[in-house]
Amino acid sequence: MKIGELAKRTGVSVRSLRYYESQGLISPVRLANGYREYSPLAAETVKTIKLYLNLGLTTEEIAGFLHCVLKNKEAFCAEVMPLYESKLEEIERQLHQLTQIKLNLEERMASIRREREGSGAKAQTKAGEE
Amino acid sequence: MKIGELAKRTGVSVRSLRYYESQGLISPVRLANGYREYSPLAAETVKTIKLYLNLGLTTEEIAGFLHCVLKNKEAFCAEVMPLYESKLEEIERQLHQLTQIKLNLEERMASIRREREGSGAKAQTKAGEE
DNA sequence: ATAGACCCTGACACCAGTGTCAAGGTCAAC
DNA sequence: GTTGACCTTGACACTGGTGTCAGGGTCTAT
Repeated sequence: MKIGELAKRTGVSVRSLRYYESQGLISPVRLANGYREYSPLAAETVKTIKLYLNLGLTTEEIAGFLHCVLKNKEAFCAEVMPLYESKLEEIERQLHQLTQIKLNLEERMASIRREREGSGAKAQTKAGEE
Repeated sequence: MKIGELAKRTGVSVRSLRYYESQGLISPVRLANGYREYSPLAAETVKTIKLYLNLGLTTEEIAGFLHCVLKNKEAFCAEVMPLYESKLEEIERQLHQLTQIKLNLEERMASIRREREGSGAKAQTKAGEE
């Protein structure tokens, strides 16, 4: 199957398929005319790539274990678990940071509302002071 | 005061101060030799900018109301509240997305652990399936 | 007058995946 | 033999604040 066909089947753009290839994630054979020819299994591969991208992994990280998980159960691939762990930590750091921002935002919004109701009585809360 | 001095006082890099200027946030006067000359009040302004950046606002958004909040109480500036509201929504969207990713990650990690303990008995959970 | 600290502008790099355009080759059908 | 759909590579844009370098000007103190 050619690249347009694969794009249609997987819902991934032609541009992205070529990008995945440049990152070493897929390796279609080339026809005599230079066209990429994908095996029918490629659709599964692409869906797997999408899955890992959705987990927040980068193409580079995926490249490190994709070969293994395509042939084995994921649990068999030793590279995966440490990657998941560090990714989880990263996500948690981001969650913490976002939550902090959210709290500060809400505090400032509440402060403004108080000030408006109180007819400008209280002093301005000048900072969230991280 | 010149830019290096302001950088020292505020903890913001010279590079960033120039960037803020290019975004219309600060407007130092220029000396005959082309050097930027900042008023003593500039340090306060820069700290205010930092504050809003830490709330997740962009320089462009800050530019829209900075002038007002430097002269008035924040509650007086009508532009601020809607901005906070939409920013809060954005943050909440991101929180939701990150939380979803986190759950998927944890589920996959748990699945791998089960598989390893169970000596490869159960089938591979092939996807988080968004 | 020269060293050294400070200032200037302009530009590239980063993250990382995707959109999009240009300029051109291939192929099937009419 | 020409149209039109599909393929190729290469390149720039985007997000957005910051680091960093190049190449050069200014000022102060010795």
